[in-house]
Amino acid sequence: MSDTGNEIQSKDFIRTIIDEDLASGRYDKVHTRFPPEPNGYLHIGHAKAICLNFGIAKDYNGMCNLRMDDTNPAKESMEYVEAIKDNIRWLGFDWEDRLYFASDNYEKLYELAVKLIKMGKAFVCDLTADQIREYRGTLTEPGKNSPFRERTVEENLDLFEKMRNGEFEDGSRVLRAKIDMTSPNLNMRDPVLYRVLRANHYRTGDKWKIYPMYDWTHGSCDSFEGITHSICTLEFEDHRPLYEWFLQTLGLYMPRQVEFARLNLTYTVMSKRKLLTLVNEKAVTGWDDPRMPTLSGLRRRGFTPASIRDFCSRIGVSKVNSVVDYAFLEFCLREDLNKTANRVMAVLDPLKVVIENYPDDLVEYMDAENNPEDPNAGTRKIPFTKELFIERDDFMIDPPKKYFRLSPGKEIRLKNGYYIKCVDYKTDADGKVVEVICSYDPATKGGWSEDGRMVKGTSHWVSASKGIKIEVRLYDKLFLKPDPEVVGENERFTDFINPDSIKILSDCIAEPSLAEAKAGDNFQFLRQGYFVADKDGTKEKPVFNRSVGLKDSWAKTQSKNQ
RNA sequence: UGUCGGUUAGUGUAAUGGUAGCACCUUGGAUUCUGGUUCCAAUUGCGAGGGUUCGAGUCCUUCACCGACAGCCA
Repeated sequence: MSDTGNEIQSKDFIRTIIDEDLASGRYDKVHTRFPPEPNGYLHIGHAKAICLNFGIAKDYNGMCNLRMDDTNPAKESMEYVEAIKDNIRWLGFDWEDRLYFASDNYEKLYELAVKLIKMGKAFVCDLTADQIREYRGTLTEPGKNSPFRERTVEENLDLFEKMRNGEFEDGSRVLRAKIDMTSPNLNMRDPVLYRVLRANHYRTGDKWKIYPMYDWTHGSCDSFEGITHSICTLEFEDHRPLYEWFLQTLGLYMPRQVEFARLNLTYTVMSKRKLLTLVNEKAVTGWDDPRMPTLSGLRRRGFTPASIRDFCSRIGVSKVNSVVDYAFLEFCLREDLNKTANRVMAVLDPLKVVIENYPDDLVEYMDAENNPEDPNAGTRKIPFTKELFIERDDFMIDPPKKYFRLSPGKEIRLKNGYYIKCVDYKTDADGKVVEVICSYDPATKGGWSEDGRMVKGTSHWVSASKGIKIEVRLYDKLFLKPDPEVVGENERFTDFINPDSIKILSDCIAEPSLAEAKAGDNFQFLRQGYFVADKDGTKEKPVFNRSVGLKDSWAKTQSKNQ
């Protein structure tokens, strides 16, 4: 997408291929498709594929279909179909009326298989799964022909029909293409087209007793839909000869398959199987847990569609296996939210401040800019009172050098409020500071002094009497290890889950305007980070998730000095 | 002892055979009513050898290393 208008992207290798295909006349249009299997939720890796397929269609004035690659009844469901559609729409893409299901083509696929049998190019095989594996040979040794390979066309036709009719046990027979058991490419060693599986399919119910395999189905569907460029991930590179064999043998229209490297991110896992494990083992609260790399999770974490699209465009496309820094994803979010998120003030770890020379019952409504990066964002009023809360981190009795915040005798600015100077403080029996007593300078209203007096520090604050209570959920990386997928002997990726990936702060105070926040609203909590209103919140107790912290150079210098 | 694909700063990604760039990260500095933003600057790179060429990241060649593939999953 070029909705930020400033992407200067050199052409990736896929677009270069498309240019060539268009120039040579191999194709006269561009038609892509995004073909998920509805057996899990979409993740950021799928977003890369979605942006690629829909993005290419848009760039070339073509179309992109959405197709459910549903050929395995055991794992698929309507819940996933709906979630997938919802996620893609949210990301900002539109398949218009072109939502297809591989399962809608089962009959057509069956007829094509019959045709293959009649051509003598497919046969019913009675070998068990184990035997098929044995006959297949190994990576370095050729396989050998199935004893059932030379059945007559008539017998194959009869057997295949009986498979369809449910006359055989699950797994007892398969239909196989007759290609070459000595091929160095294992995919060409008489691959299975159909297996007997008398399972209930989420769309076709119990109509089918046999189900087609991926290779057989995928290319055919691409062909039916008139796809020009079938873009898929690297692991299908070895399948391309088979993809082409099917279409060529049947004399069907042939799209061009192009493979690219899937996305990997540091500190996260990116396979549906592993994500399912996290959900099933309750390591997270669900597919939309804000720590999940799923689109639903990222959405709830506060990621915007624009930030994810931007990320996908910036990481580029290539055939090199690579791992992108999680920090890069965070950068893209900050980049977007800095321009779009309204600033508000919330105190996560409240410390009471009493301004001794401020009138007891006075409430002043101070003007505050909603977003300094966006002149159109407007302003709002924030109540200022004698008793306030500031961040506990913003006060120190005995501060180190270069500490610009509040400490005894020091003056700071309260953002959009007044300059205040610390005159005293109170501690409890343990020596913990419980209250800071300050004086304010009435001439600095709005946070500005006419006399040119400079203050080095500026703090955010919330009125003690007018502020509202909120719950804040601080999220961190789900895994401690940059590469949790790399495990040793006797290790599981779940061994590396970060026990502190969520910290719940239930006594935070925020300015009153936050009571109006709706789930999904993004904010910048001044000086702290970007937060998003969560669906768990109520009017009485809004809940906010931290999407990503602000860059914190002070924290950095501090940790360096330790 | 197989087939296919790959190798450019820490990370990701560019470069009709013609000065190896960009972004993130990191580090300095300037600006700032957010220790944010913005701006400036710096460090760090063509897997190795040989060849062709006036000139090679790019072409040829040898080698090394990495990844995928032996589901009736996709």
